[in-house]
Amino acid sequence: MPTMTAAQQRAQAKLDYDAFLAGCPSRRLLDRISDKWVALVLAALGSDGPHRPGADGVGEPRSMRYSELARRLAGISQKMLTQTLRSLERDGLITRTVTPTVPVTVTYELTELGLSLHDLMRGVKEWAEAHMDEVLSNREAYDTRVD
Amino acid sequence: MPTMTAAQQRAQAKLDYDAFLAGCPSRRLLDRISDKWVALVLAALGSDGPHRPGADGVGEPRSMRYSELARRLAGISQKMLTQTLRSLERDGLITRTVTPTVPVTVTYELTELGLSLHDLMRGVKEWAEAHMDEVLSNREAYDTRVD
DNA sequence: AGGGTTACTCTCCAATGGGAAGTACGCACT
DNA sequence: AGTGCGTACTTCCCATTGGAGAGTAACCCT
Repeated sequence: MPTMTAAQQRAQAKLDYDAFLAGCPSRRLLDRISDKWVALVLAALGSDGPHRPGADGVGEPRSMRYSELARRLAGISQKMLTQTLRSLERDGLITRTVTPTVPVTVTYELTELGLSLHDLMRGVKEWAEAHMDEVLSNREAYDTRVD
Repeated sequence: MPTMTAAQQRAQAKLDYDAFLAGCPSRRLLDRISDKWVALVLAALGSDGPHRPGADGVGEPRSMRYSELARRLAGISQKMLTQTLRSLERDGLITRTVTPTVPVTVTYELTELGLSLHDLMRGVKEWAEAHMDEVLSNREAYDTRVD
């Protein structure tokens, strides 16, 4: 018979988990991906949005300027845009190119790695578009049920 | 010639975007999905983890108790676990079942909708596992480059 | 009556993110 | 020469968020 209370077991599980976490690659990468703005920046660079004519979200990886991204993702603060771009660059998902033009020009572009992640995210986006109505009606049902 | 400064244009773009945002289903759902704990709870309920023998992450949607989830995702606080479970229930991605046993038992299970999202997320998880080394070495290269 | 169990809820505090303003650089106009 | 404009940031301040830990309700067992 173990000499552990449930609380002690929970504390132990937490230690095990933390050790596990430190060595777990997918968890750390998941932290990167499940950032509110990462997916959005990826989507913007992966050539979707209303300004793109032609096929639905499939095309050449597009290079965009900082200001262009800021306009496209207008909800984002400049701080978070810069921060997100830096971390994506650090991880090798995008490239940052500085051109010393009249006012300096900085462009960002998906790398091959970034593009491969974007392709997956597109699947999630399509799921969202396909099932949003269902989710919304579930929400409404839940809220009125609790009345 | 427009009579707008760049700042004004940006403000205008922001208004346009906000209006767009309000009506955009995928954006709102993306906010739900790109929550640190949502993906983790989904993964836990979608029968992966070391305690599951047999096939790699593919199986019956598993029902788990609150305490079982808390143990599995030991990094999560009780507050966030409860909050995440509630929001997932509200959206119809999981079900919550209360059984009035001696100490009350509450079990959670993926719905069909939740399962379909989980299947997508598994793809992301696999991407993460496949490319984490690459990301890690990119990070290291970036950090030493800046020395 | 006191202790134990589950599934929360509440309270406090530290970290995170947004908004607005400021910075550096360089041309361009007066 | 000085003021202004434009890009691409950085800095400061403050509201919101999330974590840690204690508390709660219900019920059984000893």
